[in-house]
Amino acid sequence: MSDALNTFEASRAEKLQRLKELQIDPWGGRFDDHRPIREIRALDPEAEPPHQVRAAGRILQRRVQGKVHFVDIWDWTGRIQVYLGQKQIGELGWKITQNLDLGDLIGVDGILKKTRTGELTIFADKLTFLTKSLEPHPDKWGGMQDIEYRLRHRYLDLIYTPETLDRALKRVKIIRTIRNFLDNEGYLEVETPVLHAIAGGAAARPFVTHHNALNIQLYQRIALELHLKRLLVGGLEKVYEIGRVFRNEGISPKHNPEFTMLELYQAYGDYHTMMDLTENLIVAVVRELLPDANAPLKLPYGQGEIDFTPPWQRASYAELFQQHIGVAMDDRVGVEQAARKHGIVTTGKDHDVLVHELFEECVEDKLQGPVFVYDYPAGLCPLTKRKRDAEHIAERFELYIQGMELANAYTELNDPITQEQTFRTQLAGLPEEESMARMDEDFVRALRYGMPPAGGLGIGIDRLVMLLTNTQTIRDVILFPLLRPEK
RNA sequence: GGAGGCGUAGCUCAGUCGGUAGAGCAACGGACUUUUAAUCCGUUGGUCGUGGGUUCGAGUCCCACCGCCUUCACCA
Repeated sequence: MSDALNTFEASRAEKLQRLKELQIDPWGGRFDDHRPIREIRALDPEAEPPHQVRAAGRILQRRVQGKVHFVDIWDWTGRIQVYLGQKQIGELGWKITQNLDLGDLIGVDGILKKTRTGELTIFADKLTFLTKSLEPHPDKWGGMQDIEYRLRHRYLDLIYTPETLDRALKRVKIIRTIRNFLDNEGYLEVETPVLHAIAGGAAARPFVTHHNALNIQLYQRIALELHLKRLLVGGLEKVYEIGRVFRNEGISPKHNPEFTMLELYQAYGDYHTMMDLTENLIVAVVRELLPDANAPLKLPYGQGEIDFTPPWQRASYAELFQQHIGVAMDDRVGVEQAARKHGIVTTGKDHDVLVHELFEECVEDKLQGPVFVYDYPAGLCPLTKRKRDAEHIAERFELYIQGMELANAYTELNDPITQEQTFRTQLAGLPEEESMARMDEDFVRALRYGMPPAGGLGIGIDRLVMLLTNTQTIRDVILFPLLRPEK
């Protein structure tokens, strides 16, 4: 602790003590019937008699003018000026006023009028102290600039960086819209386990944990897929879950170790069903974020904007491959040559692995979208049904927007015999932890009882929120992203 | 993991060629009953990320480490 901090703390602690001496509880208590500041701001300041209002909020600014203090208080709906005059506020109120600091929480009762400079103001006749802030708050003008400081003090970031609160509120709105949409479509929201004995449904390294009483190793889920499909077997024809998944991998502007996935499954559908659904779902969400129903379906992103006007482009994996790489994806010799040209190590790698490495290298960034890329090399898709007339192609699509994979969908593989084989097939060129060749016998057994043919869809909610709120880093759409602990 | 950048007061930031550590806001004292980043007068506040090294002298140069950011790798 530096001396400076001690000075700040001492000053605030001293005021805390003075409040106690005034018989004021510096930690406040119940304060009923205060109105959101946004509502108060909507009232008519010219009304006769003036509106009597009660507000509660945090002091963000103060202008002291002798026997009058002007303080700006803030709540999560807005900010308003409060006039605290020595005569108007009463003897005790004036003593409290002497001991206010920036960052304290107060409640005020008073009338709503404009000052002579036209500022909407609560002229307080009663001041209720609600909570002391013992720490100094960020600069009232400079705000918070240091990224690490913002992340480690997200509670302050919500107060002092308006965009942070705005994104948090939009995220809630986006997820609520998704739920409303799916509920209206007849989907059932379910909850499946987070702790898995086998971390299946995706290719990712899991977090490992341990259950003491059973003395077994458990994994935190890396996907929702396999349990939701078990529910299809159980006759729940349309199910979804919005849940947290955990992947023990790198952190980047597009990756957080825990993130939120939407997965949904529809019996008797296929990947084309899912394409239509995805488009309708996201368009519904975009509409909720637009100012009015007639606004064009466009949202700003980075330097440009994203046009969500349907119908979205639909392009096959093979045609994009041909277009951007210049060879057919089933041309084994051509693919190998192209891979080497791009510096990709080819020895010992499966053809489908090479194809996809090339695709990621040369095509993904260019997919500004929204564009549905469909019909993937089957080797990469062990949970996907193969095309009836082309065994090497899987009925899968991914939705790309701004070069980001946003959604991933299949016609689900419901053939237990093929499923068992693909679980056992270790693709050459993929390290074990990246492989989906993890046998889940219980899941295969479920398929053996008969899973209806189905379409399934996964959407990365965090990335969707990024795209819809013009946010460049996943850490700003997650309130508390993972940080290295302070020592 | 590789490469590059950054780390100075509570917050936001300067700090030139290596020569006594700076500003605004905040805080403290004073004036002020309609201010708007209020103003005015005065004051306090520093392990310059940490540890070494070079030097008469290091915030500044060198090395190592820590943290953050960017980028690459990784993330089917």
